[in-house]
This record gives sequence, structure tokens and C-alpha cells, in this order.
Amino acid sequence: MKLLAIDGNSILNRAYYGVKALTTKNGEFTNGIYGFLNILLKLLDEVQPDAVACAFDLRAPTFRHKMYEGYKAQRKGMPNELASQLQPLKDLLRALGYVIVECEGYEADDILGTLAKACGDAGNDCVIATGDRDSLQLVGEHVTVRLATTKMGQASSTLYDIEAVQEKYGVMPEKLVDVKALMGDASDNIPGVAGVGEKTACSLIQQYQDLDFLYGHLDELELKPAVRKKLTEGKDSAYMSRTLAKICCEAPIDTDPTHYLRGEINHPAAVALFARLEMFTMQDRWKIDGSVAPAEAVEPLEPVRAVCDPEDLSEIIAREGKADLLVQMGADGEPSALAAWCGGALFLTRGTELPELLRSGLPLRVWSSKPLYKFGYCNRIEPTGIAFDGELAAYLLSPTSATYDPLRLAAQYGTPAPPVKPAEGTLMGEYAELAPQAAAIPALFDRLEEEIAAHEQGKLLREIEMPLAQVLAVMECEGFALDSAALRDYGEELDGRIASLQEGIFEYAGSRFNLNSPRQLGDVLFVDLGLPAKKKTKTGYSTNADVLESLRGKHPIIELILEYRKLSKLKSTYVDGLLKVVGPDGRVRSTFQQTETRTGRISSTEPNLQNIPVRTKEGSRLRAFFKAREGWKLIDADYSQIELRVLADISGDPQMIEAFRSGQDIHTRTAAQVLGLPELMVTPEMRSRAKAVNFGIVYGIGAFSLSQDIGVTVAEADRYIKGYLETYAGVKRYMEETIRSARENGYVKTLFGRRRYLPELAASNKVTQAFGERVAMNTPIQGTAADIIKIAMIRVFERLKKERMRARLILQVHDELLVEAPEEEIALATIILKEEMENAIRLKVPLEADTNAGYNWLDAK
DNA sequence: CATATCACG
DNA sequence: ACGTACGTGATATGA
Repeated sequence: MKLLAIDGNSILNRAYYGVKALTTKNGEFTNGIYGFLNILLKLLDEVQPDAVACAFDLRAPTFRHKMYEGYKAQRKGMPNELASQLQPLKDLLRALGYVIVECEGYEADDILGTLAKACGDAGNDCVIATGDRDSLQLVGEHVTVRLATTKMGQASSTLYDIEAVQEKYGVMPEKLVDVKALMGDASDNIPGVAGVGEKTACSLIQQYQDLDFLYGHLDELELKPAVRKKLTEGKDSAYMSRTLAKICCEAPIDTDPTHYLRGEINHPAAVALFARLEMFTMQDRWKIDGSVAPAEAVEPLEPVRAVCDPEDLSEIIAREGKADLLVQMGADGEPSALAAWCGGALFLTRGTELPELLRSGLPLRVWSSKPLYKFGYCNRIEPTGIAFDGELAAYLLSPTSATYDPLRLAAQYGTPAPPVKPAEGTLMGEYAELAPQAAAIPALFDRLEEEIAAHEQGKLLREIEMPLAQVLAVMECEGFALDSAALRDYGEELDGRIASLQEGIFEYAGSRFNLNSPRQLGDVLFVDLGLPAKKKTKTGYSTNADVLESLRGKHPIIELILEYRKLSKLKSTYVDGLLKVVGPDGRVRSTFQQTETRTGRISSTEPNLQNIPVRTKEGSRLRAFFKAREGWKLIDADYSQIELRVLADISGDPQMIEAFRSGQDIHTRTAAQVLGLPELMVTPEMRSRAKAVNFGIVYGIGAFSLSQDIGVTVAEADRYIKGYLETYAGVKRYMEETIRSARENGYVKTLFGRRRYLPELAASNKVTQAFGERVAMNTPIQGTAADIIKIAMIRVFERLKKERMRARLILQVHDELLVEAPEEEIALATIILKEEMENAIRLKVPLEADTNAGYNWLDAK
């Protein structure tokens, strides 16, 4: 028998400090667990044990602690980020079938000692895995220690047997306690003998074996007078230290190694934990079945009957009056497979019935409705029965998750999928993958609905997110026309300019190198040309625009590099990037992600149409290539200062409310109010600083960053902020109150009940906490603005439909909507846009939207 | 696959 | 003593 005995606390500790910060998208810290599992995998591979015991400290005062109060008293408590990982780690180890050993009044060390001794006595082998050198005293004929380390995320361990200990310390393992008795151990608060360090202690024990002999013959031994004096004075301390250092080998635990044979894996529990920790690769490495294998389900569930390829699915559903659907959509936007839960049975089909089901208007609960709306839009069907979207519900419940997978969520919410049993005469075949997912859905939906209700997010889900899915679907189908030919020409122009800039840069540099490599560029600028380096990154010198800007005028190469950067960004990301994704009909179709951001905004991918250049003249030329179709125009409408208006509303600050009601320019007004001047006296510089402060306030301002932004001293920036918060005392109160309530509840929410959890606030790291506070201040503002424009989008969509217009929404850019309309509809569509945006909700201040029409996006802005 | 950079609100 | 504004996505380099 070979037993692997693990010092759980010590290994977790090593793992935590050895693996860089790692959190789930939710902010839960996971680096210690991750490192622990890595080390464990490695150990299992190296040691090939028959049994494994994982020992952990209990928080209760320990046996040794009681003997000497100073012991470990000063040892710093675990940081919160580590302590929070202990319980999930233990749960996970248990789920993986390992036995956890804890013993009231004893430390993990003592448990290891007891196990090692019992193994040795019985002639079994014991390998101790720890990060702590204390355990080396346990090494013996049958006992070895593997000292684990994690360097740069790489797990490795060093093997210590009797020979290795002797080589390293020059004494037998069991004498290490005597060495420690003399030298002490600051980290464990073992005093030792004052003035005796490692060297002296080792050589004394090498010569005289142990404490008893040393003190028994102290007068006869040849010792330096100074050493003799120290030893004499430190005798009591030495003996007490030895007691403290000696690991107890008689903890009342089960020492039969067969007790520690690995048990059955609890797949559902493991899946749930791995999902929560977002360790999907790790889950695979532990060979955990993500589909929650039926045999190991916590409570065996009745298998559900699956009927494959029924001919009359629509009839069955019509009879039942409702169904839960999981539709697999192909790349072409057509359904490739469909699973329907109806009347307690599962029906699997190829998806040809989807049109009929969508047309029926029967209440359907689905996972991800947007693809269904897209399919409907392409096939001139308006699905009216979609009653619940599980994916959107899961997003609202936890907007920080990385993915929303029904099986993982079912595991997380404790609603495991029942096993699926094909009905007689049917073969699962191509549904093998869909069926287990579909089986998870009804119970998960029920659970999600309960949770949504408990969080009071029913309106948010049903009146905002779910209707929005249809609006986004239509926007994705419509796309945005791009003048590819003109864009290609522009690309060629850019190529020419980029090439000549590059030549100029190489000329100044005196060498040719890869200009796109910040590392190579850094070497050229700060080594070859000897320019002063401003900032460093992890990998070298920073060469970002801020740095380059500050070097302007120091060398003519700088200007060229800035220009090169600007143009090559335009060429590669926008010209080439967009040309790559234009459809055969000359339109680009973005995907709008509705479950991506932590604040409730939507995002846009492949291509991202929410970051098309506009701030520089050169960049905004790109917008001219985005155009309306023949005979149509674009209407652009954007909210004016929506975030500040939201802030005025939720803070209720009378000054700020008055500022917006007055209809004056907000930044000028802010400058005037803060500085106590009439608005006419506000200079452009004052206005621009006030504007920066306004922005800063929304983000959770800091004096340092503001000073960077507007180029004043930190002290001056600090004065601006103080002045601002004095003028708008209601804003100050809001910020404080929001943080307080975030600490109390663990989350912040928007006006419409959208939540974001903030585990960062509980971190022990000050920087992390400060970040949590800024997020707490910013999220309700950004999130409420996101809620509002979503409402506006739904209203615009509905109005255009009701008025039977051909105009349609094609894009949203956070505070801006773009409508494409036939020329004859422009006037009406413009009014509709403006009205619906400004009236989406009634705040304490008016909402304003500015509109503009044009043949391309540049003109319309 | 991580890092640096830069485009947007 | 330290790090430094909120939220995104795409591209290129280099380990």
C-alpha cells in the first residue's frame, strides 16, 4: 500500500501565492484552487498512490497552540481571497472522491505525522505532500516528503528521503526538531535560542546528536564561550521550542490506509463546482462527464422517454397547449435539430416543424430566442408565443458569467437533467448531443423563473430583454450597406501613405524593423535613439499614444509613428476587417450580444459596429462608406448626456437637476456652478476641465487620473473634485450611499432592477476594493442608461411596425440609434425616433435626443 | 494564448 | 508603498 498524505492548507497556500490572480467572471477568486488541482494532478502522476488523504487545519485552537500562546499568534491570517477558496476546494475534493481529514484541536501537520507513523509501523509507504519544511522531520524508512512549489504557474515538487535530508541538513530527519529547537522559526513563532542561527544549530546537532546530550554534557563540551553562554541562558526556551516544533503523531484519526481509497466521483457535484469556478479545462483533465451521467446523479431521476422523429409534433404540442423548446440552429440560420418537452415526454425532430410552432402562438419557453426571431424574420413569420427565454433569465441573474450553457447552469442551480431513454423503436442517432441538454431544460426553466421572481426582475426580463431580442434579431438580419468599392480605394490610398511613413521612420531610426511590434519599436526609440522612456510595461517599454504624445517635438520620428499607428489601425481593423465580412449583397451584418456585458449594455461583434472611428477627421472618413440603400436615407439619433442625466435623476441632486432643466450647456453650467461664476465668464478651458470632471464622476473619479487627463497637478485635480462634490452634494451622498448598500447587499442595481454582484468589495487588496467601489458607482449609471435605450429601441421598433413603415432600426451604439428609411418616410421616422427616445422614461430631468439625416453615416451624424 | 495597443460610448 | 476612471472588441506580435 502506498498512501499519499496531503497537507491541504500548506499546498493551497503555495498554490495561491504561486498562481497569478485568477477570478471567475463573477469575481470569485480561484487561483489557489486551480494551483492546488494542478499540483494534485502532478502528484498523482508522480506518486501513483493507492490511497490519498487530504488533511486540513480546523480553525479551533490547536493542541500546540494551547501550550504556548505566542505560537502562530502573529502569523498573518489568511487573506480573504484565499480563505474564500478553502470551502469550495474541500467540496470539490470530496466530489472527486477523495477523503478529507480534519481533527478538532490538531493541525494538518499532526494528521500527516499520525498517518506517516501508522504507515511506517505497518510497513506501508507514505508520501507526504506539503509546501512546508516542518514535515521533513517525519521522513523515515517508509516515509518520504514531496516539497511542492508552484513557479510561474508550473507545479513541481522536490523529493526528500532520508539521504536527501541528510545531505541538505547534515542530520537525520528526526533530529530536525532539535535543530529547530536551537535556531527557532520566526514564521511559526518558535523562539529557539537567542543568537543561534541555522549554521550553529546544524553543526551542534551534527556533533552532539540532540538537545538532551547537548545539555547533559554542556560543561564538558568544547564550545566557544559565547555559544555556551547563549545555550545556558536559552535552555528553557530550547526545550519549549522543541515541544512546539515536534509534530504530534497521535491525532485521533482513522489510520487504516484502506479508509483513504478513492471513492466514487460525484459527477453532478463536480460539474456544478467546476462550472461555478469556470474551470472547464480542469474539469476535462479530471475526466468529469459534463453531461451529468445518470448513474451518479445525486438522487436517481426517473428516465424520461424520448420519441425521435414523431410525425405529429405540432399536434401533440397543440393538444398540450405549451412546450419547452431547445432548438439547434445551423450556420445557415436554419434549424438543424429541435427538442421539445411536452406533457412529460421529450420529442426530438429535425426542426421542420419549427415554422408551424412559431406561427401557432402557443406559449413556448426557449433557450435563446434571438435565433428563432431571426429565423422567423427570414421566413415571414412573427413568433408571438415566446413566453420565456432561459438564457436571458440566466444573464439577468448573473450578468458576469462567461457563458450560459443549460447543462452547466442546471448543475449550478441544482436541477440536474434526468437521463433520457429512447422510446422503443427509435434511435437517438444525431440527437445524442441535443437530448441531454433538452432534458435539463424544464426543471431549469422553472428554477430560473423562481429566481427571477425572487430578484424582482420579471419586468426587466419580460418587458425589456425578451422584446429586445426580437429587435436585435431584425437589426442583425437587415445589416448595414457598405460601399465596398470606395472602401477598397481608400485602403489603397492608406497603403501608399503607410508605406511612405514607414520609409521615413526607418530612415530616422537608421534600421528596418517590425514597426507593429511594440517591443522592437521600444528598443529603437529608447535604446538606439536614446529618447527618455516614460512608462514600462510587463514586457518592456511602453510605446502607447500617451507616451509618444509626450515625446512629440523631441524627435521628428515620433510624429511619423503616431501617424503610422493611426493609419495602420484604420487599414487593418477597419478597411481590411470590414471588407472581410461584407456579404454578397454588399451589407455587413453584425452580431449583437445580449448576454455579454456586466452593465447591461449590448455589444457588437464580427464586425464590431460600435467602435467605428469618429473622433478624428481621418478616421471619420470611414463613416462615409456606411450608406443607406438606393432611394433611402439614414437617420442618426443620439441622446445628449444620458449618463449625467441619469446621475441627476438617481442622485436627486437639486443643483444638477436644475442644470439640466435650464437647458444650458451642461459643462459650461458645471464650470460656472463649481467656480461660482456667471456662465458668460466661463472660458473654453474651464468648460473642458468641467467636462473632464463630469466624465470622471461617472466613472468613479480619482484625482490622479483626472490630473493625467486634463494635464494639471494631482493637487489641482483634487481641488476640482472637492469643489464639484461640494456644489453637487447630492451626488456625493449618492456615491457614498451606493457603496454602502453595495457592501451590505453584495450587489448594485439599476433603476430597472438589473443587478451586478461586486465580490471585489470584500477583497482584502486595497486596489481591488477601490475598483469595486468605482464599479459600484458607475454600474447603476451606465446600466440605467443601457436600460433606457433598450426601452427606446423596443418602442421605436413597435411604432415603425404599427405605422406600417418600411423604415427600420439597423444599429445601436450605446446612446445612439441608427434608422434606415425610404426618403419619403424620413420626416416621420425622425419624429418617431426622437419622441420614443425622449419619452422612453420620465426622469426628474428631461431626456434629449438629437437627430440628423443623411445619405451616409458621416453626413447623418 | 497572453499582451499591448487603439477604436468606440 | 502602490496604482490609478467605467464598459466593450479587433488586430498584431511573440512565447
